[in-house]
Amino acid sequence: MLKFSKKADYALLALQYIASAQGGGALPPRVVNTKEIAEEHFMPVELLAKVLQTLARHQIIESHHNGPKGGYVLGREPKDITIAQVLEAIEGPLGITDCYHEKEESSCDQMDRCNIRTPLLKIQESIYTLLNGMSIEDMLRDESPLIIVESLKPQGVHS
Amino acid sequence: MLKFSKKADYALLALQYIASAQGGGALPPRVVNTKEIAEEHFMPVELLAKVLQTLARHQIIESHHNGPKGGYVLGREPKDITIAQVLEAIEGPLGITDCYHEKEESSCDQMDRCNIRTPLLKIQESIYTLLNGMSIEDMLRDESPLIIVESLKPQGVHS
DNA sequence: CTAGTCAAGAGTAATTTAGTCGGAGATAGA
DNA sequence: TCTATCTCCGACTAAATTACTCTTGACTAG
Ligand code: SF4
Ligand code: SF4
Repeated sequence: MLKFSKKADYALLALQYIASAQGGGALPPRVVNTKEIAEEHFMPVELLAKVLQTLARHQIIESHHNGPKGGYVLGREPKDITIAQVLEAIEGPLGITDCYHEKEESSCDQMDRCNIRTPLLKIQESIYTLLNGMSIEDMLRDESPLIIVESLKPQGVHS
Repeated sequence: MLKFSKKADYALLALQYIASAQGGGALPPRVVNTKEIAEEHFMPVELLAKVLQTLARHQIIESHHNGPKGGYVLGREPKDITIAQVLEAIEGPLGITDCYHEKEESSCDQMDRCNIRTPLLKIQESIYTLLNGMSIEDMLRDESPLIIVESLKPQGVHS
């Protein structure tokens, strides 16, 4: 189906939390640790730990002083962390179909003669754009961002 | 992850096939059976059978003369069958998160205090619109439809 | 030195998806 | 009438993915 995994959900939740924890632009960002986030959101600590580690590996967050008082901090500005990036960090390259990009490594046998592929790739691309259009910063606002999806048929008036 | 299931893929493939089999507007539409489609696309007959049955139950296709020479025909015009409809028929109501619509029956414990929910619902809605914007007819064209996704931030200049 | 923390990988359990089987009903054509 | 071919349905098994756990190690503030 078309659903986020729990890990993805956890990741976004955690990022939102970390981001909000380190306020607007206050220079000394607060360092927040795994346990804190996990307890706040009732998620299994061990699992969240893995998720955060993955995010750290992708430089989306950074770990600070690796001992007591240690924890994580955003790796870049909230507005520069898009949902698409988070998802890809957690679940690898996201593809609606088995035949992701133009490259070979996809599994489907037919590919070339598949009449359905091109349209689906379009959709995939659109979804990606969509996901890349919302950032952590957007999620911080009470009023969530306005996303307009416009779908034009080929014969569309749009020239 | 964010991927179509095989069944969904099969469904779309089959629909594309059925649609193309019954030509443009020729009134006596050709009846095509499960086996034919399955062999054409190297998919397990039994499984495709189930998929088609499901589609039939949702009136997306219709079964004709239930014996030899029997098979399926589109239930309505290709342009009136959207990808979203097909997906929902196959996999039930599609939701990016565990907390689909405003209703209760979602599983997540937090919900109300979740800071991440509203934005995600927006995204979900956008994806739905997107998926609802492409029809089987669109997939029939060699040149697939043009889909434009425009993502505007709240403070966007666009007024 | 030690308690608290991140890092990494292997291992297990739960859930979902994919695919199979067997039996029932319908009907076109011989 | 009989039979081969097809849809229909539900239960079943198998495979794959996802969710979660455990263990071990390394680092460091106090
Ligand atoms: S069937 Fe067509 S679309 Fe589905 S995976 Fe194979 S190639 Fe891509
Ligand atoms: S966490 Fe927030 S977003 Fe994710 S499911 Fe629960 S409520 Fe919906």
